[in-house]
Amino acid sequence: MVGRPRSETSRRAILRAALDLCERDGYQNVTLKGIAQAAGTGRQTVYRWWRTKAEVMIEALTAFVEAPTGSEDLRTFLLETFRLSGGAVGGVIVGLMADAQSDEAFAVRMRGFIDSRRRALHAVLARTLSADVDLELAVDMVFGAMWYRLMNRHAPVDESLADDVTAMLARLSS
Amino acid sequence: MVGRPRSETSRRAILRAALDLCERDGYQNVTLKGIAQAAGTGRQTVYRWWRTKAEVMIEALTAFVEAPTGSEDLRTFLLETFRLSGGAVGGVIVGLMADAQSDEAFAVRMRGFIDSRRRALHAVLARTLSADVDLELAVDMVFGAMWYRLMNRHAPVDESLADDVTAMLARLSS
Amino acid sequence: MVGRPRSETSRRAILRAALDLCERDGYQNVTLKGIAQAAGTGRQTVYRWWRTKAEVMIEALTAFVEAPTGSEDLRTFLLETFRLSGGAVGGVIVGLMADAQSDEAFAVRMRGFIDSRRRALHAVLARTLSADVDLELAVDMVFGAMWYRLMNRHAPVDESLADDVTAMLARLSS
Amino acid sequence: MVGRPRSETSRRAILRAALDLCERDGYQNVTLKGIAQAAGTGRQTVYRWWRTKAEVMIEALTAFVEAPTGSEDLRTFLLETFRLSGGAVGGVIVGLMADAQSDEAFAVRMRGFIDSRRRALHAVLARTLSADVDLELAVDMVFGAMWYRLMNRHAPVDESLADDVTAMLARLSS
DNA sequence: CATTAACCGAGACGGTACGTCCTGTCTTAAC
DNA sequence: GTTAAGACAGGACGTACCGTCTCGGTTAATG
Repeated sequence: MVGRPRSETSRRAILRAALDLCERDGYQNVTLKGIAQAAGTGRQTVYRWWRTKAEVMIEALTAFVEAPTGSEDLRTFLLETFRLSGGAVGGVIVGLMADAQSDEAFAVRMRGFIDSRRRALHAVLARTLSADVDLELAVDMVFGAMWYRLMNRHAPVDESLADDVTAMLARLSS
Repeated sequence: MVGRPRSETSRRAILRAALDLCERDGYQNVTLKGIAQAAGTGRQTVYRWWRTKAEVMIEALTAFVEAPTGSEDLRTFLLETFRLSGGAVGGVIVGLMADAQSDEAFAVRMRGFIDSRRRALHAVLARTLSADVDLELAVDMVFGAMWYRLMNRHAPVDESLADDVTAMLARLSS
Repeated sequence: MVGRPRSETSRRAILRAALDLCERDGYQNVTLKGIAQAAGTGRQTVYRWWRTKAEVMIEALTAFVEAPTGSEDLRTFLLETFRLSGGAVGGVIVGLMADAQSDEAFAVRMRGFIDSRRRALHAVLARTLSADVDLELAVDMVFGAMWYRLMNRHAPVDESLADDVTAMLARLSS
Repeated sequence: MVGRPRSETSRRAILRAALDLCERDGYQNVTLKGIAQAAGTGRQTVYRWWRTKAEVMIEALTAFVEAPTGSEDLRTFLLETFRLSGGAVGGVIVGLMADAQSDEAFAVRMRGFIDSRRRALHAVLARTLSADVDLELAVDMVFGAMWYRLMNRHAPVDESLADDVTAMLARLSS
């Protein structure tokens, strides 16, 4: 038999509440209880479909945030990427990373999320850099710089970073 | 009057227990209660000297981990740095970063910790790269790559990363 | 149109499961969810026909347990009654009584159940005791002794109780 | 070492709240959560000292309700006993009995509580009835009648019951 | 060398989130 | 229109940790 179908309304309310609370209180201070409450849903409804706060958040990110595809030129790609990672998203993904440290099952899931972004940047760099550059490392350094600034906040992740990184990479192919 | 002096034994037992538990259970799963218990100390003794788990951890890191000074050549510096950040320390600093996201007071403290490492790398790169390279961005990209791998673990932070980064930077000055 | 008729199979399965679970886990630990599951029936099917666990139980009792009629002599009546009230039934009716304490609607229903037994004993005692004995009180004391032992279990509800009560009542008419 | 001593204030507030809520909502509808809340105490403080709602209630009864001693004459003893068992106490002890059905450990504890009352009545009856009456059974029938009425509420537990029981017992010794 | 004040361990305090279970209702497709 | 299935909002369960507090007991510099 079939049973009552899953409520799409509740699902979206939960994902939306997750991001909203994250923006308001910071990832660490968001609780599943709080998400359920804010979404006007029962706590069990959250637990039925997600195991942890991190699972909710990662689905919320994929649901509400569309990533660059890798078909743009380098500077455009970086601009788009950096714009997205500012705001709430940056805080969320840093928190997710922290949770992934102590939950290997989730770390794998997280890696999948990250890899799709890596592949996109990889595609862009493959078209941009000369053939003898270590593309994997280049990806690590570009995204690394972004993450590093997102976390430590010693400098902004903005247009000028996109320019500077583009310029730096240009030197590699000269 | 002066009263009983602080017990150095307890202090060291707490810092030691903090790192040990972190290695065993992961930063997220360590509790102040657990640290006090493992250190054979009262809970209040921890709270008397530190405000949060993060404060304990960051002091534990500075107490037990001596960092490269920046007087070495680039490859040696990176080797030493990457060796340190592997093992337990990597997990700890990622956890600390996560906590810093939602505690600005602690974020400032954390930034101080990070900046000392940045200055050291900056000094090394200043001696290594040609004068027209954006050193700050270079620091971001090198440490960024390290952090990015520490968090996402799609690739190790090891000797070969040190080699590859050294080679990549060499291209910038050619 | 009339639609699908009520499933007698489900009804009996539910009542049977109710008593079985009661015997296995004790009245307090039985849940409507558990009953439905054990009966292989949907949960709504239970709620459609009964309001509460107590309603199910009381119907299960009346469906599967046939009581003495009051046409026997005193000792036989007591023997039969006490035999019935041992086993699972005792536990069930004590649980029902407890539920009745906080649900007056159900308490009324329960009283009807109890009263039928009271009338039967009353009939027997009317034939047995001399005319000037307070029969209502006598019923209270006889059934009371039984209930008291069922609940507190300081002594069994068995043949020797039937004998002793019979003897005690005999003294009242001497 | 010693640690902070138990708070007598909290203990009394919890026991008091337990009885009050019982009187207001009925034993079945009282929750440990509700007791803690009403007592202005943390939930863990209840769990620290009692395993279940039943344990709290039975201690509340012994703390706030002083029982007849058995030194009175029969009618006085019964009056006192029945007066006590009216009101909230009756509902409480019926609920306790129900819980005891599915928790043997607690049933033992409950039996101890009941036995002290039985011994008192036994002492009274020993002075009142002629020597050849089965005292244990007499206790069962007297307390049984009381319990039976408390639970089923087909008749009150009051002064007239005390009179009637006294009269009934008098016939046994004639 | 006694006083004394800050330290220490232990552990209870009021709170809050956890993850689980059950309640009573609702919504499907199947019969 | 009843059925089995199962999701829904809600709320209590018992546990764990938080950060605070209150104990008795322990140091060492001060007076």
